[in-house]
Amino acid sequence: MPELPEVETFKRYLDKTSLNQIIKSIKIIDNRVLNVDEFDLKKLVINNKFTSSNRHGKYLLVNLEQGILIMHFGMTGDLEYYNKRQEDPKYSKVIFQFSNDFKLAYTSRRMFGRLYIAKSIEEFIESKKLGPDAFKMSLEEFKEALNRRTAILKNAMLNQSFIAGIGNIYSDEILFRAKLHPKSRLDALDEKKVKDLFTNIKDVLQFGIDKEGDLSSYPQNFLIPHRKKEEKCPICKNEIVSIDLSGRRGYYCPNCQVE
DNA sequence: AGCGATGTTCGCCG
DNA sequence: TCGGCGAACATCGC
Repeated sequence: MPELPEVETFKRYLDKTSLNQIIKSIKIIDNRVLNVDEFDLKKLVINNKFTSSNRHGKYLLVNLEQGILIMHFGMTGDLEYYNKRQEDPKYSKVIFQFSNDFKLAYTSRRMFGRLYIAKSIEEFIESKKLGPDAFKMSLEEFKEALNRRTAILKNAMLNQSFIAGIGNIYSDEILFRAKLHPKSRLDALDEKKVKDLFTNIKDVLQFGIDKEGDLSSYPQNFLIPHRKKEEKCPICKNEIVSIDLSGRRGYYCPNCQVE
């Protein structure tokens, strides 16, 4: 499920369930999700603890005494904490077993998730060239990220080097609420629109976090329940249309969101 | 049965 | 260098 609100939900879940317990063992079910040497991963994790975590964009960075374990979830990743007597969840790829008889499973159905390790947050962010976190950034950081960029809005929002954390679904919602056309150019935004876009980014992500990333029960006045063919705009009742940009499909209201 | 999907990366081209 | 585009990755649910 993971865009920023979902990953924030995973972070809180991990913090609540899995911190400060000795990790007895780690079971690697499919090493295709590892972007790290298996031996290095085991060395970092076994007989150590998760001490705290951070989130940057769609990445969850878990601190251990000797380094950081980074989880990325691709399109279908999840975390599940459960008693060892229970069956391992479907699509489990890596399982951490704690000394208290509980386990934490990192799952990935489509195999797009990856695990990394790094020495510091800064090093990792630099290696991935990530922009500021979309939820934590200040207006000044946002303006800085905008600086001299010319890309069209939808592509920019999906570009993690611009700002980190927004994906296809939330970018549609943000542009809908800001009444901006997905193909409008960044450099065409005046001061007021920049500020308005910033506010909408924060509001949409905050709402998503409050919803714990559950997209299934959004109010009808959001675009999210209408991201499909033959839906009507909740504001003007015009037909919602789709647009393909760089391999992603976005949805918008051609009446409310003008170029 | 085929199509599309909440992501990232890379190569090509302007 | 930047930015748009499309393919590739892999799998399953509708």
